[in-house]
Amino acid sequence: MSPFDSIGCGEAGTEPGAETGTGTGAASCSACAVRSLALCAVLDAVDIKRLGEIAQSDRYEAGQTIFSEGDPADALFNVVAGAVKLYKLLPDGRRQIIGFLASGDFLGLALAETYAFTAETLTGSTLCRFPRRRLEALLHDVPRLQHQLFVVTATELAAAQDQMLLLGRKTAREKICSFLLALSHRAVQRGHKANPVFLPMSRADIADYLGLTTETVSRTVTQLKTTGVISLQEGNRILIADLDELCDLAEGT
Amino acid sequence: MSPFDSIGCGEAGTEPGAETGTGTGAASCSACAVRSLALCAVLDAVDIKRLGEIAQSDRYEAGQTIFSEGDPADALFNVVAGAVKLYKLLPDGRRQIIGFLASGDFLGLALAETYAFTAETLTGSTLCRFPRRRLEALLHDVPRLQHQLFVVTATELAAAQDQMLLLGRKTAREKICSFLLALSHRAVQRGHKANPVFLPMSRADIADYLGLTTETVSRTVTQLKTTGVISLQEGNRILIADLDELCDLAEGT
DNA sequence: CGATCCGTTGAGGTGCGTCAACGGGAGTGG
DNA sequence: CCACTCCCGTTGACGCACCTCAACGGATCG
Repeated sequence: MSPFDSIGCGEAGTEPGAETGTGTGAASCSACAVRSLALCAVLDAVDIKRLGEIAQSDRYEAGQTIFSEGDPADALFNVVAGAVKLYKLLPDGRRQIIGFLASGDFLGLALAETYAFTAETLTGSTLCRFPRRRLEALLHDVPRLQHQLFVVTATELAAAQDQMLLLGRKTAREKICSFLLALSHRAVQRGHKANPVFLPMSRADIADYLGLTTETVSRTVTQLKTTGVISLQEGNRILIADLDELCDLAEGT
Repeated sequence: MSPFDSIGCGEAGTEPGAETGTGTGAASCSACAVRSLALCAVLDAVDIKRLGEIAQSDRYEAGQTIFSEGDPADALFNVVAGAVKLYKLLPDGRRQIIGFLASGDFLGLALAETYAFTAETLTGSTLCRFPRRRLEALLHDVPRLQHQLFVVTATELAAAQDQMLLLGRKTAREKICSFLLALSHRAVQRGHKANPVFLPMSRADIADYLGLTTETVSRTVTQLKTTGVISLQEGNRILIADLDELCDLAEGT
């Protein structure tokens, strides 16, 4: 079995030359702002150079589709700057957001020949694009990279399992509280402050992530604000006023 | 970074000698019944032998706990025979089943030092047990095994994302129909017949897997039976009478 | 300054949960 | 062999958490 089977791509067609992004340019991975966060953190100078040769940096506007569910999975991406949402749709338009991504996050992993979800920017974003075939070749040569990809995937799997518990068994209030805590936790992981949590996504996006409606999200947030657990700030920020209480509310204690 | 970091295990204590299973014995992987299904399918004769040296086959009764959420993640397992459920609990006892496993399935993957969920047998089962440290050493030596583990993990991630869509956005009827279709699909993958689908789990387990209650599961199944889409058979089997209709109902068409 | 989008709030409806009862099968013990 | 218990699945009655539908205000934009 070749490493090509690892992230899909049964057939190897020509590389698409045209880009979907509004801006395009060769990437200099060595100087990358998110190098320490991303998959590439495990690479040494030589391999970083090889990565730079296959990577391409693209600029996307807010609300732009990076790829759609069912598209041929030709490339993988790293978020350099901005924010991205991933979602799946039902035939009648119901939507489930399966993840929000920020700087350093990886996306586009597909074992099949097509993407299993749609990726769309929340804000203006810069993404690093790796043609799949070339990245797979690099993976084959660099075990550490292969291993890091495994770690990232396993981490996402664990997060997905937490989200299953949330979606299947938590109440609206518990969902909102868990969501805020998770956002705060991720902010810390990225080296930001834990407390005023920034929400780059709309109420509709939050609703589709938590299996609720926008109205329920709005009402629940209002209720948390009224009871003094949180308070709303300028620029889509939420201040966690009572962390202990928020933690309790997140698990129904 | 050592491969030891890959599937967790910061500290390497002594191997626990005692087994939790009711029966115990050295494994002969070469003659393993599920070898073609399992992770081990990619190994050659030499590596299979090495695997056999670290593997141990254990017998479990129905309803026995293999490991619990929070336990030190000392080992990984392969289901040789039987069926297993994986679940997470909230403090007040609400439960979310995150997966059902059958012969050939792999379990126990943990990036942290402890398991993130509980594993419990549904029926009497035989499991192959791999001490984590030893398996990690083998992974380090055998890239194909490492790669196969990645493939398995990525496949599970995709399934988890499908389940998020189900839990967050589907109605009770859609959930039940999707569940039956998924069971049928998996049966085919394992070389069994697609149609009379065998359900080794209780209504309560199905409910906790789909984010419903036992009553709703029961009512919905009754309704599908009444409308002639399915029919119940001996021994926890369900016959899919109208596959097209079931597919339509699974996505709300 | 109209149009559009987003967030909020209210009023009312409903899908599913809760509570309760019942029947059948399996295990147990006399 | 029968009684007894326990567990599981089913069904009914009812309630509620959340959805649906609707209206409104503020922000952004052409």
